[in-house]
Amino acid sequence: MRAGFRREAPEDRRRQLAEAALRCIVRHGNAGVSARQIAMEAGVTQGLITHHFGEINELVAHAFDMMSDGMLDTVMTAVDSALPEPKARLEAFVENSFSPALFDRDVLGVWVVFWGLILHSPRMSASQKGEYTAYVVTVEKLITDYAEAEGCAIASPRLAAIGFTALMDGLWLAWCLNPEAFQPEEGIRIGKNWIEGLRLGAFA
Amino acid sequence: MRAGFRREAPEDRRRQLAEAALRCIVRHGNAGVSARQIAMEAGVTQGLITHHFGEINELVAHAFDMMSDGMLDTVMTAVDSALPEPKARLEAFVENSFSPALFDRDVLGVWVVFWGLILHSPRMSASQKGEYTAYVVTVEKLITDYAEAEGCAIASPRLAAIGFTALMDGLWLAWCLNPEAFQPEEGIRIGKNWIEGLRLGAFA
DNA sequence: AGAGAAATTATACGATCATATAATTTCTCT
DNA sequence: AGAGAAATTATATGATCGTATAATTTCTCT
Repeated sequence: MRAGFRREAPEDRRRQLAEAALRCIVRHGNAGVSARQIAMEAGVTQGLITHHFGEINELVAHAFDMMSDGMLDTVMTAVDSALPEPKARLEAFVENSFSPALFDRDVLGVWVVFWGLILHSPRMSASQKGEYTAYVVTVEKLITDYAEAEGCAIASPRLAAIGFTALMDGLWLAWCLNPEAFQPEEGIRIGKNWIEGLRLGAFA
Repeated sequence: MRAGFRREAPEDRRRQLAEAALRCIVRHGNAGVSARQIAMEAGVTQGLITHHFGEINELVAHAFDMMSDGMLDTVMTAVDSALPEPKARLEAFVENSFSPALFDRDVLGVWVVFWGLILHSPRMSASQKGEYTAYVVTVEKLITDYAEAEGCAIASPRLAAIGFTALMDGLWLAWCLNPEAFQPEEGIRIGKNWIEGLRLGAFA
């Protein structure tokens, strides 16, 4: 006897499959990017991936977009619930970037897989360009608001935002690869020191 | 008729295989980590990998150690051929980190594969800990020399070195993933702005 | 109720994977 | 020169890979 199955709306199924893919990637890294494994994790058969995504790379790209949007939302929701002063918002950004929800080896593990794909897949690269731009623009706004409130000059807010983003990503990477390297609180301290450099005019 | 083969010293063969592995990883990313592909690239048969390394992960770890040492050597050789003043040395470090030899998509592609393995393999993680520590210690020396020469206070040279390293790695990552994001010269500018923040007392 | 569309399963195919084992070749040493 | 050790090849095995195709089930709509 054949087992029955539930029929679901395409958007729901696509989300379920993407979430299953993320769990597989967390568990096995690059080796987790496998149509068979993902389908089993989602409790469906492999054919469903072909049906909804065509090729598996499209499924992974969808998971990337979902996760990318989710992470920026998470940190910005926290920023928006902080005090409205620009300094408080910028510091909330730092503190939340180092919160356990994001400063997490499993999360980085997923991103490392994405990075590898971005370098070799035009489809993934296209997604990344959009996500990165959105991220930097958001950071730039936080920085210019802060600079205006503190009355400090910034020659290129864009470069400051790129640098600050790079610092946060680099700390995330370094800590996840080797959590013994420094404490999360030390990461927050480094981020705030960077802000202090900005205030002192390092980017003027 | 069987093709003849040359017999080589184990160290030579191990190096050849590691170099072939790096070329395969550059070409195909994670998919390049394959005993068959690497053996073919090196012009030998797969059995040789088993013979010299046992399992393929050990070969990749060997390639990681080789490349890691080589990159630090490359940049420090350039630093040592700069003017002896601490400021010139630190700036030479920045400028050389953004030179085409290191600021390169192919190079990052190899590292992304390594990062993925570090997160899932104790063997690779052990190598990474050592390489990272060596890197940060080197950077810390450059920074403390600079701080002494400029007469600026640094509360924790270790944290400053971790932050500076993270900034450079983050810029490397961001640019390689999306070379349109900023120009290499802009990366140098960001690095030097960080140094200026240090001088102004952001880390005091 | 029942027909048609779409979601889902079932199955098959050829390629590639890592690794083990045994046969063979090369080189060194005496 | 020739024997032995080690490097290397040759070959086999079973697992997993992505994807295509056809059969089947579910659900909606009239």
